[in-house]
Amino acid sequence: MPNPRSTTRADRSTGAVTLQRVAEHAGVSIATASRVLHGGGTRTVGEELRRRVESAARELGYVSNAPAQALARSSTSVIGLIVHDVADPYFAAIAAGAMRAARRQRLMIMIAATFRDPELEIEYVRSLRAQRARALLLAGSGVEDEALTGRLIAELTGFREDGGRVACIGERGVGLAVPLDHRGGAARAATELWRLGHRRIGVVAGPAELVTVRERLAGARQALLQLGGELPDSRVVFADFTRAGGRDAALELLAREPELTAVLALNDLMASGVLAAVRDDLGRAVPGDLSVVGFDDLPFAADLRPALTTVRLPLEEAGERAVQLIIEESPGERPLLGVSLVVRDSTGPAPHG
Amino acid sequence: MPNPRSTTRADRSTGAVTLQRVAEHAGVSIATASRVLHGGGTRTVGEELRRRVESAARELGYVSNAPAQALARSSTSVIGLIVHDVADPYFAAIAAGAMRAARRQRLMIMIAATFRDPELEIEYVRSLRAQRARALLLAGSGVEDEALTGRLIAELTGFREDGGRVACIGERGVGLAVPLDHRGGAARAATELWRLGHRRIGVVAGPAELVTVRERLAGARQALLQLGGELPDSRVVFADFTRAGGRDAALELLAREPELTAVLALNDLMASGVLAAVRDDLGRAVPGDLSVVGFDDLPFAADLRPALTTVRLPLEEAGERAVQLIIEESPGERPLLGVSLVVRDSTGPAPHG
DNA sequence: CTGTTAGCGCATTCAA
DNA sequence: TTGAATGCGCTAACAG
Repeated sequence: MPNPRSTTRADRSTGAVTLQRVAEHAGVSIATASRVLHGGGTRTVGEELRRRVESAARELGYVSNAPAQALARSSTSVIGLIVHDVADPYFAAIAAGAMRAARRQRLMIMIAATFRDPELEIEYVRSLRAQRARALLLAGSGVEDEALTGRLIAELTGFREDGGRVACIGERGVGLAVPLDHRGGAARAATELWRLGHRRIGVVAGPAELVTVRERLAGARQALLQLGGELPDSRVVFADFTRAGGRDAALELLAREPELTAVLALNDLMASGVLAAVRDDLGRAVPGDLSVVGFDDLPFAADLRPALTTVRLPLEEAGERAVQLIIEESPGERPLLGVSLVVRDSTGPAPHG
Repeated sequence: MPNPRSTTRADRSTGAVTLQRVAEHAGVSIATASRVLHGGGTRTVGEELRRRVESAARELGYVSNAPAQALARSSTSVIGLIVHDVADPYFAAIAAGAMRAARRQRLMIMIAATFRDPELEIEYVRSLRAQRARALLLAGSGVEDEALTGRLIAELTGFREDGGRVACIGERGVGLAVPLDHRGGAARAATELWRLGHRRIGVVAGPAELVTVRERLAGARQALLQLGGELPDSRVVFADFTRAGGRDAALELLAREPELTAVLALNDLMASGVLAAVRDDLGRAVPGDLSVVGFDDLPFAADLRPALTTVRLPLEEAGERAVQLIIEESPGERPLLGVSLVVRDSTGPAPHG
């Protein structure tokens, strides 16, 4: 016997509750049972039989078998979501938006966390392909590495050729994109600082290989250049996209360029580290001595002291938008999600001198 | 023809790449192909054939079909994780721990967010049963509602009878439990306040129906009683487990009992709201006029001003522990995960008066 | 409106 | 070691 479950007919009474058993119990064919239990809206089954099937299912405690359905229909109702780290509020926000939208479509979300390892990302795309996910959502930024990116794209392309859909938060050169205006946001931040009189501005940046970091940096630099200022490499320090990274980077930056009057941190996590470094390690006042701007507008930004001025990114919306894109027949128009600058208390006029 | 994919034999060259096709390409039987591609460690296939199958798979770009495997083996490699809200750092931490552990076992995690709706929670347990998840992890607190809890337990029991495993963060009366010492933590917090001289202590609590809230409240009350103090109902205000909830509750509590010298918030989110209310709305100093203690020790707690004194809960560890429990053959010993009080700047001696 | 039936892709038993 | 054959639970023609 291939399967211990199906030894004799008598044995079946103990086995799992299948559609087959429900059908028998209701005295109908398995096709009819399938139609009432799984058939989409089109109710093509008589009232009487429908009732019988439904109560049989209830009595037996029938639970449908998604893998079997997937095999038969060759399509599932799961969406794969790949993030760097669920504990990072940035990704948590995207995930929350995605799950909200998924629920409306009765889709389930399978999350994979790469912990920032591009190899793992590729591996997960493969797993999700194996799961026959209906679509894949890449939430994180890509890296600037041809080989890695190439392998990822190949995997993604294979997935699409098999009928899967792909959406990315930010541009990744494959699938539908939910663009986030990193450049514009950084430009806004830099411009605001300039407007406040700051002329010597530094940047605390995340990992240099992340496309997101490059974009934000480019946006800030370009804005400053246009305004007649500058952003030399000496005023940029790269570190981890974390609180500790921000703290270390701020210390290094300010040691190297003590005359800076403002610092733009490329995400809020780093900004909180910058604030801590300036206040606790350097004993300088924000925004009195130094203005600080963050990026993302994560929930805790308003609770920092001073409350953080930061670039707001519509992360939840992006997550929702991504799954909408994925399930839509025709993607249609998809306006750029707007970024905005949220001015709070960590920025002020440049000190004269 | 039942399926458009399998019209003629010639047509198959266009169809999906299946094990069958890999086998043909390699000139072996499908059984052999299965053994080399999916067979666990036990390599019972000759070197030559193994090599042929592997290269055939690579050339054809074979990706295994998890639903088909699931059907054939009647077992999957997915774990369902049910949380209230992924964007809540409390759950994000648990999820991160769970994903870390899952990765070690090459298991995938399917996350469902209930948005605090018990009905939805039941619905998701059912979906995850349908997915034939190998195990279920309930991360959130249960509610004190017999009917709802009964239905949930019934669903969970059915799952277990079908061979699924269940683990809960906190006690929920079913499956393996990863106990979190809410009572002990609250007692620690209350005791510390008492030690600092506080005698009139209030509590800003989350939703009264949550078991977690009841436990924490009970722990605080019991500790105070033992110390010779008290915690009358008039000094407890219930609200949402959010920043806004904390703010509103603090305002109400302090209006009602103006002579309080300390407030225990039952989670950090609420504590941040309390801090904001006391500082911005009431213009009182923390900890000068009023001490504030939080609960959970979420990442942002140290960045609040004043830095929040709070009860640390090992959330990531709990998430890891839960999936370990689930995959282990024999659960073995599982020591209570320790809670501790992290004393920072939001607590100080009670003002005399 | 209902039943019959042929697969979906794979694991596994049994024989060879 | 290897292959042939069977069934996992369900869907979707197709026939009636």
